Amino acid sequence: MRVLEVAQKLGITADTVRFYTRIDLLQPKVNPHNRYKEYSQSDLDRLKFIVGARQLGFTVDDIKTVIGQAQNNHSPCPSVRKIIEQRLEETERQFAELIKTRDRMKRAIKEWEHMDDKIPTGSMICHMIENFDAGE
Amino acid sequence: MRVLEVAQKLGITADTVRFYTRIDLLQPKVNPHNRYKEYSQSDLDRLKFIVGARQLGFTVDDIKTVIGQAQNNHSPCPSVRKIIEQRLEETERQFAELIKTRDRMKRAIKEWEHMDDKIPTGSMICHMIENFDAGE
DNA sequence: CATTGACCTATGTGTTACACATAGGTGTAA
DNA sequence: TTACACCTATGTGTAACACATAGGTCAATG
Repeated sequence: MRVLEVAQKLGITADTVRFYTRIDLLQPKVNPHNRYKEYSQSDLDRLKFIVGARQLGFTVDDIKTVIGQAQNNHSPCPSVRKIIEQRLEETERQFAELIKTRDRMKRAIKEWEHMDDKIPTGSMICHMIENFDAGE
Repeated sequence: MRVLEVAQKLGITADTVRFYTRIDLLQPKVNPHNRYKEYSQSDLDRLKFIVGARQLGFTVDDIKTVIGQAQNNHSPCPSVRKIIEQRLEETERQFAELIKTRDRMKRAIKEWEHMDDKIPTGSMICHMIENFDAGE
């Protein structure tokens, strides 16, 4: 299979597959005639694993680590459990930050409904932003 | 004021201030003796605006646009209203994605509690990930 | 006055996970 | 065989900073 075919089978872009190939997460054979990559079933299996891990919040580096352990015949499961706990904590932090930003945005939009536009004066750029109280 | 001082006044890092300076959002005077940047009060005012806009989800490019309008004596307020609406939509999308990922992660952790670690076999890397159903 | 040492600075490079641009290859139909 | 739509590999761009490094500052020593 060529790059587009495997990409479409997993619902990702060809560029993403090329990226994983470039960083050696995938090692397809290369057709010496035209340098096109040829992906096998086991490449596809590995790609499925990569996509699954990404959907669980694993970074590409995490995935490299896990695959490395598997290749040395060590069970990657303990690492997998640790990693997902860490990534979940980070996700919770991002989540809290995102809520804060979202609420600030909504509040700004509401408050600005009752405000007029103004021409900049001196070092004032936009009074709506400059007078907004972000809180904390 | 030097870079660290203005950074601390606004609760951001010196590197962040240097970054804004490098992309010309700030234009402090340069001491010709040692090339150190010297930030004035109006640089500080502008930096306050930048930080406020970032907290409202504006990108650095958005901020460049807005400042450009203000410098041409146009009211940036109409753009500001449009931009924040767009950024809010994007934030809502990120938010939905983040919740999906977080819930997948939590579900995986729960399901994996009852599963044993395994040694990789064939093209199987980690059965916990490979057998997890991400949904959709 | 010279020196030490803690701390600060500017500049160059690294980060993450891809997306985009471009030059060239493929393959089917006319 | 020539079009022509579509595909490929490779190089570069993206966002918003953080980090590494070589060198400058400055107050306290000797």
